Amino acid sequence: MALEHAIATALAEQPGTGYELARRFDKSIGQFWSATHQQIYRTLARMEADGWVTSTEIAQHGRPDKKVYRLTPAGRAALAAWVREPADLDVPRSELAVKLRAATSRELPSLRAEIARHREQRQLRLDAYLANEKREFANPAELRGRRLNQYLVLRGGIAVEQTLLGWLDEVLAALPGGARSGGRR
Amino acid sequence: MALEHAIATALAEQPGTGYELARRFDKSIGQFWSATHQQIYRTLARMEADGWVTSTEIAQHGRPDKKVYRLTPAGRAALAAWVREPADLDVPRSELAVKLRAATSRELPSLRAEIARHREQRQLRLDAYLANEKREFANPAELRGRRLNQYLVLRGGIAVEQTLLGWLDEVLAALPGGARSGGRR
DNA sequence: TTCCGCATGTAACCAGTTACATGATTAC
DNA sequence: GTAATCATGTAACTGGTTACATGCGGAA
Repeated sequence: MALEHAIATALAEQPGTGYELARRFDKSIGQFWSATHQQIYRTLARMEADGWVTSTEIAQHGRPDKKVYRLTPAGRAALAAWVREPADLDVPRSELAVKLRAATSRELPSLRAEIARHREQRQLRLDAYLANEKREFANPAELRGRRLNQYLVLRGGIAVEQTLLGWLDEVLAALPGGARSGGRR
Repeated sequence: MALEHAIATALAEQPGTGYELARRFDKSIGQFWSATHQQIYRTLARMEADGWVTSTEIAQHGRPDKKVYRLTPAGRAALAAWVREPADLDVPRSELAVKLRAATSRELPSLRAEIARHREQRQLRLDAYLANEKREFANPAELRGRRLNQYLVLRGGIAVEQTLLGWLDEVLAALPGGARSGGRR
């Protein structure tokens, strides 16, 4: 119950096409909410029917026409009203944690490899966030308004990734089969 | 695509009824995967049709009959095969982060209150995890096998909750309107 | 010539949520 | 009497995923 709000948030920051929103979701917004392009097109159509957004069709040479979506005052008001509502604590979902809990000694070797792979991917993600922080928010003490909020969300993403990296290291160190803990079974 | 695996994991640790599984999901397993009782009953029926579990009906006096589900060897094998498959990095979803990003100065007061509420709830959750750690895993260095895995998952939950608490504090400190930063608009 | 990026969508399916229904026992 | 706990389920709906479809321009 929040994809339309996530899209409205993105459009409040800047108008854009469905395609372009999908890419924004892959990057910055995807840090805390994700959506595929199909979902986004479907939701944009509903939002337009509800009067939250309007679209302007723009013809292009060589490329398909595109529709630029803009948040309407009604959409902005609906977004503000939603922000004022309480939010549930989000349910954490970790497939890797389920696998860890389900693993017996026979699955441990492949699980170790998978954990190492997750570690790499999280490191990449963290590096991207840190680069972003450096590039976009050089002077955090002076941030205000929307920019400050964006920065704080990014800080959350960084903190969580760092924690998860640390946890993955702890798991690799504690599970048998690492380094020099020999002895099969 | 993993609820049946989460249920199988729970049943591998110990057989149980649908009702009882729902409560386990609310507690320990809910730390990284959640499900309502309707979802669980529905999925158990499918798992039984697929031969992953068997059920024994137990008549009770005064209370409705209950069905105790047990993982079959086939279910156990399917679970092990699934553990060996790679897992996607899970998509983080944070409604609160979307709200923070969407908030303008007009919504800040209610958002601050909401963040404080989340802080409290996370603190409660962390306290519960820490109590659990103390009670169930007094001697972590000696853990092996399934118990070690359970412990490591719990450690992950603790680390994430601590990080999020720290983040919420950072947000409250950075947003205007806190303590002594007066001056409206 | 093959792949990637731009740009939009339909259709079918699967998973998750919410509401409703039943009914006895036990504790307050 | 009122609410909570035990125990199972149906039905309708909403949201998310996967597969398929189209087609041009530019780069390798």
